Parts: sequence; C-alpha cells; structure tokens
Amino acid sequence: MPALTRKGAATRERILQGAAAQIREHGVVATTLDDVLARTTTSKSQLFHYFPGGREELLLAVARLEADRVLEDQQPQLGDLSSWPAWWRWRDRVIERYRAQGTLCPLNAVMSQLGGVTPGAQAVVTELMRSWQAEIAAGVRHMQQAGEIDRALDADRAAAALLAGVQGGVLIQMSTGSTAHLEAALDIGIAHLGAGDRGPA
Amino acid sequence: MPALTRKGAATRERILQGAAAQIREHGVVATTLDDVLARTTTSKSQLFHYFPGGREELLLAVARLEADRVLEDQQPQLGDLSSWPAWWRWRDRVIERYRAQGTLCPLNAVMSQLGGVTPGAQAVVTELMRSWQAEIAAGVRHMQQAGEIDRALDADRAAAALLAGVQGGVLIQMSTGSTAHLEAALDIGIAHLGAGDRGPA
DNA sequence: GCAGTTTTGGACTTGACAGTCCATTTTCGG
DNA sequence: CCGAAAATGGACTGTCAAGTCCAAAACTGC
Repeated sequence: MPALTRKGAATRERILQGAAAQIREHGVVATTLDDVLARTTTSKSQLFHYFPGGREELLLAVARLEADRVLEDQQPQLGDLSSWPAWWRWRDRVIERYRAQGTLCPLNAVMSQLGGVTPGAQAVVTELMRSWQAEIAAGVRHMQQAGEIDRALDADRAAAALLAGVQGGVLIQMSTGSTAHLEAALDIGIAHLGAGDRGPA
Repeated sequence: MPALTRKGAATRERILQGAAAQIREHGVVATTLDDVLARTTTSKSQLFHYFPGGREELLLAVARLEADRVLEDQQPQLGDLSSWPAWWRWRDRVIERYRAQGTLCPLNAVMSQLGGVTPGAQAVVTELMRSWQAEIAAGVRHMQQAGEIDRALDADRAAAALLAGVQGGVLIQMSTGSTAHLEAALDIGIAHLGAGDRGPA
C-alpha cells in the first residue's frame, strides 16, 4: 500500500464507514461492493485501491470498526465499576445499547461470514473478548479492594462467566427480540458477585 | 407437495442429511446446492422437487435438524437434573459436546444466513431456547422440591441466566477455540443455584 | 510548473450459482 | 399389468457480483 494523500485517506474512510453503515442496515449477506460504491459515490478502482484484498479485507476492516464500537458504547460505565450503583449503571447501559441495536448484530454477522477460516477475523473477536473481560475483572478487583467482594473470588473467572452471560443474552435477543435473558444474566451475574439484590435504582 | 413414495422420502432425507453434513464440514457460505447434489448423488430436479423453496427452504430444514440435535445431544442428562451430581454430569456433557464440535456452529451460521428476515428461522431458534430453558427450569424446580435449592429463587429467571451463560460460552468458543468461558459460566451458574462448589466429581 | 506518484472513472472479464424445463423412467394402487 | 402420479437426469438460462485493467485527472514535492 502506497503512502496516502489526505484526499486518499478521506476516501478510504468514506468507503469504510459506508460499508459499515450498509451492513448495519441490510446485513452482510445482502451487502455487495456495488452497494457500498453507490452509497459512497466511489468507483470499483478506488475500493480495490484502498482494500487490495477486496471484499474480504473490507469486511475485516468493518469488523475491527464494529469491535471498537462495542467497547466504546459501554464507556464510561465499563471503565468505572467502582461501586454497586456503578455496576448497575453499566448493566443499564448494556441493555439499552443492545435493545437499540435490535435484532441485527453486525459483528456476529461479519464473523460468521468470514468464518473461522480467516486468521485475522478470529483475532479481532478474541481481542475484543480479552479486553472486555479485562475491564470487568478490573471492576471486580476494585470491589475486592474496597471490601465489597470476597477476596477469595477468582476475579478473572467471575468476569469470564459474566461476559459469557452477556454474550449469550445478546445472542438470544438477536433471535427472539427480547432482552429478558440478557437482563437475567446481568442481574443474577452481578448479584452473585456479592451485590445482593439490586440496590438503589 | 404431492404424496411421498417410500423412495421419495428416502431421497428427501438423503438430501437433507447431506446438506447438514456439508454445512457442518464447510460452513453455510461455502455450501452450494451443487455440492449437496454431488455428495448425495442426486440431481437438481430432485432437490427442487422436494424443496420447492430452493436453497432457503433447504437451509431452514437443516436449521430445524440441527436445533433438534442440540437438545438430543444433551440427553439423557438434561432431562434428569434431579441431584447435584446429575447437574455436574450435564455440565460435563455440554462441555464435551461443544468441544467436539469445534469452532463451527452450524446453527448459528445458518441463522445469520437466513437473517432476522425469514419468519420461520426465528421460530426455530426461539422454540429451541424455549424448550432448553424449560428443561433447565424443571431441574431447578425439582431441586427446590427436594429442598436443595431455596424456594424463593425464581426458577425461570435462573434458568434464563444459566442458558444465556451457556450460549455465550459457546459463542466465545467459536471464536477463541477455548471452552474456558463456557466452563466458567456453567460452574458459576450451577454453583449459584446453591450447589456450593463442585461436589464429588 | 514540472515530473512522478497517487487517485479516479468505468467498461470489461470471468466465474459461479440458483433456479427452470422437459423428456424419461420408476413406482404404486387396483 | 395398466394407467396415473411421482421420481429422476441433466442440460440450459439468466443473473449477479467480484475482481481486472487502462487511461485520464489530480495532487505532491521540489
């Protein structure tokens, strides 16, 4: 890839964002390169100029974008799990986020397109899970420091279980449209950390 | 659809099973109708004869098949959650099942292909989740009857959370290849029901 | 303002795959 | 057996989308 002019960088970005938007609206399967071009008023040669790997490379770039969004959308709550009310605020944020997203999960869709095949695709999700879990675990440790959670608890393991609950809750929501499972997983998961039942709402 | 001859029924079944196998091995995206035909030594006209809706109808039929497998593969353990050792046996069974399946989840793949678009597709998953959760909840209630679980616990809600944990654990395994999250979700989820830590292995 | 590099437009190639059609063979009930 | 209904083979079509290519335009540094 040659050096990028300011104009070039802008075009590349336009294509990327356009692809992400198109996928969010219509799903991966129904998104063709021509759709993206039409939406972004660019041409084939440009797309392949900035994404020499073609569709696959573009999809991977979109996956990275979406993975970042997932964590950003949970901030600042996720980064500050330092009191029980803060935990419940995070819970509300997560539920609200996915309720708004509806039954279309761009990341999951892109992933099952790229399949376990692509090496880079796995890396994106693995890294997302890693940092997500790390932030939750940090919150657990913080609460342990504060004496709010039993120090005997394995913070990483607890975070892993809670994360799994969230993932599953979202997955189920994709199919059923209901956030009931997500809510149950979060409520019970957090309560299990030692928060008792939900305190002051 | 006209009446099915015995031979006809056999052919239909061969196509269905062949499609399922092909998808399990190569994923949905990489599975074409011609692949299925080649593998099952059938012809185009047969496929469209038995699945007039073409690819989409076939995919949906495969989804139903796989959904059934999911529950069957957990029996008899899932149907007999009547003691703590039984719960842990179920846990082991689930983990073993998904470890064996590896990083390819036919059902999830088929679903994100059919998207939230198809009405029938959602129904398949929704029904799967419903009965899965019902079986878990039945186990919880059984344990409550036996005095092993606090009767104040909401069985359905607990089952929902546990199910979400399992789903998420599996989903994460698809990407990372590790069953760590699945194990954590099951261990902590079951322990939370009141089993304390894992008893006699 | 010149030379080299980057950017752009868009026509063209290629391949693949879903779905159609019809003629032929097999099965089934009576 | 016999006629109707079902099953089968496989060639054919149409479409659609990914990716290639080259020549023209714009931009950059000097």
